[in-house]
Amino acid sequence: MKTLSDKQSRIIDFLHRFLNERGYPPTIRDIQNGCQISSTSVVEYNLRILEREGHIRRVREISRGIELGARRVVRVPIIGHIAAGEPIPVPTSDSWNMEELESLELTEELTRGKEGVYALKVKGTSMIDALIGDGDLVLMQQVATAENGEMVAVWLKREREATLKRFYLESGRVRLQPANEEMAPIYADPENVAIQGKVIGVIRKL
Amino acid sequence: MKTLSDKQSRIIDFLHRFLNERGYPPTIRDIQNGCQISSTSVVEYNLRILEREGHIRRVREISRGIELGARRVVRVPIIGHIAAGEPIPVPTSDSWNMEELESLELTEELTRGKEGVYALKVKGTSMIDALIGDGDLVLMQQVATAENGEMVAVWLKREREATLKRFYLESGRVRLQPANEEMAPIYADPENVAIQGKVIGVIRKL
DNA sequence: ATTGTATTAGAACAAGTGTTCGAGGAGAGA
DNA sequence: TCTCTCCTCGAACACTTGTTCTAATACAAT
Repeated sequence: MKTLSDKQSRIIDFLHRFLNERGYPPTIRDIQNGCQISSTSVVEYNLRILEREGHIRRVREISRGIELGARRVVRVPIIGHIAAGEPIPVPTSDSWNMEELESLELTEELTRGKEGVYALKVKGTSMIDALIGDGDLVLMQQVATAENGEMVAVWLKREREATLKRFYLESGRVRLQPANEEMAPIYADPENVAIQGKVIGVIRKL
Repeated sequence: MKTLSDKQSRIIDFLHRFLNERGYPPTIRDIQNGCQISSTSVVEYNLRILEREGHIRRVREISRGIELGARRVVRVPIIGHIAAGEPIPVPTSDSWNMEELESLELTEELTRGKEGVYALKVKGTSMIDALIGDGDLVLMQQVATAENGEMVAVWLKREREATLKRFYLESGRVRLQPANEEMAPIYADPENVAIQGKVIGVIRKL
């Protein structure tokens, strides 16, 4: 990738600022004014280069048809809370009905493009062994089964307990390993373990 | 806020999808086709209502001049890592020079519009008492001083130790309280405490 | 029936906007 | 000097797009 000319990095910079401030991309003439460029064709010329070099993507013939990078924003519903003695909420078809529901806006940097992502708010300190505290938000992905080593939300039927642990299926039993490695694992009967979702992230706002 | 008509929620929905998929807002005619609406003036009519009700913001006379909600995306630089025995990196003027630096794209939902936000990657398990594990990302805000009760990154000069704790200035001494309330606080001489930044969030990707 | 409000239809205008083109300048290398 | 490439200039064209206007329909309240 060649090094950007002064004018080109000014354009990229302006693109970021404009998009951030206004919510929609600039026109060629916006760029012209914003970057003190003398002619629209000079802008066009440089945009062509920036596109060739992969810095931006353009949709031709369309006003403001400029994108830069993947700035996808995803709306994730907070479908409930997770606490020691309560069952873990599982997404149902109507819990995706955002409009009313509390929700979280995240970049795909965090959801990593996964489908069926939702969030749970942690109540209480019962998940401390997973390095998760009161008020933290747990990012979950809807899954049917889990791979060994993945962090999952499990419901222990017999104990009527909800917890977040790393999941390992060993010969005939399930090992649930706390994230805090200094703590001892729990062993459980596979029948007793209901996997409610995969944990793909934790967010703590202070 | 009145309840949205069917057509209106279809429009809001379409707006979200279009913006998410293409990176720029739709034209009125895009909306017309996308929502099976018969005339541009019907779209105009409903957009006017949506604007009045505060669901969207429009910039008149400008193509694709539609914004919905604050979907501001912020680029946060990861300026270094934080580990037990190492000094905590502090942002310098040139560490904001994103282009080369590793960085994180977040919504303002997480930075909450704060200025001077940066991130540090945690190495090792020394911050476990703050419920922060290896590989976690700590969102920091550049500050000169801290209020009582805020979570701060401190450098204990004498002990040559970096840690994240809640900060309390008590008569003549500083109390540093681990986030995990079961653990005992540390008391330190104010002279020995260098506040490197305020912790505004934690992000864990799994 | 009458009035009024909310909504829709279709068309047309004017400004916004991407694109193109020919001509020209600046600098590097032969 | 000649030539080549990279870059600039200004204007013009044609399509895109926001806006507006008039007429028409639906439906409830008076």
